[in-house]
Amino acid sequence: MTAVPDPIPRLRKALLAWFDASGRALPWRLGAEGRRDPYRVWVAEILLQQTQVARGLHYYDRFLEAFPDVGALAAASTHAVLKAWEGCGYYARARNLHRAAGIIAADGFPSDYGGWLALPGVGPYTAAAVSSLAHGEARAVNDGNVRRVLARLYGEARPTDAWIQARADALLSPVRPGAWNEAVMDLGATVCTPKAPRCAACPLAAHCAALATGTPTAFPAPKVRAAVRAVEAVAVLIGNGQEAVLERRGGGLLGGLMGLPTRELVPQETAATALEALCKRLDARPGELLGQVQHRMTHRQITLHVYAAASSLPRQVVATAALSRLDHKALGLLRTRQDSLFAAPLMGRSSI
DNA sequence: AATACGGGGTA
DNA sequence: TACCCAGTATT
Repeated sequence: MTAVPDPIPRLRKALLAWFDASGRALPWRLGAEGRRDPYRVWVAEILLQQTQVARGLHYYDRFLEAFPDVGALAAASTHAVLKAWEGCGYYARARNLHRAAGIIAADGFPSDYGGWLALPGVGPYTAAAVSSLAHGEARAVNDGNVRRVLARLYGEARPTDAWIQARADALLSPVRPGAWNEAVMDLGATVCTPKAPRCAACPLAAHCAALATGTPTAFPAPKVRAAVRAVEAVAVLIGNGQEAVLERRGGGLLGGLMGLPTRELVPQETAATALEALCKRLDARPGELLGQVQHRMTHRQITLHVYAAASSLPRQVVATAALSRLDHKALGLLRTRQDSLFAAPLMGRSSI
């Protein structure tokens, strides 16, 4: 009886060789393999949740400059952390990061998977990533890249989370767990991409069941997503583009950020009625309609009617507030109007 | 097991 | 437009 050779060691060797030659140089990959700086890795992993690396890079350096170590992060205000996170989305990440920094500043960094998992904002993926990259622990990550790479490798169109985790655990290099995790994610991000995979350049092509079917992009099947909900709201701009009345948003949506006082229209309600109710709450006097802004989020399409208003409420400096893209658009509405007022004489002068 | 939670990139 | 991104917390 000749045993069929176990393909896993060959597969590991092929991907790790590819990673050593073609892996990405990223700023959170400083230091020895398996002994990365836990602070740098942790911040990066939170920042990269549901965020593409190219985008995360834009925030990472600025964030580490503002908060060079966990002590600096713990000592900062939540609003300062949100300001550094401004525009990046999923702001609960920033709030949880700041909360966890307080815990770490008091208790020290966790030293293993379970310790990381106990921190706010750290789930199975992040705990596996940090414990493998910073502590050399043998924990297999399961993210969007891993899901796609393994679904294709094994030709599984509808992998469950448990199915992915089981395969990831079995494949994980016990010798270089951190490098293995980085390697699978790099492969998924640069070669085994969702729409146009570069199978000719893939070190796992010879092992890939999805490639053998001829339609690798059919794996995994698209996830069903919640429908986009249309939402209508009114906001008031009391002040100008530089200083305005701002409120801290509570609740889940954009929670913790500042923004123009806003009120969502209840069903059947008109913008005028909502404006009246909003101004009554603020003890403000409603003014003219400045315009509407459309803002698309993953799960909703917001139409915001922006009105001028007057009140004696204290104004805040817009530039130092942490604002969502939606509020920047609303403030931009006023800027555009001012620009057009200035633009007329300018156009008369410049006769190119 | 579903849903909420941002904003932007890619084909 | 459709689908996705180094997911987590809550319900």
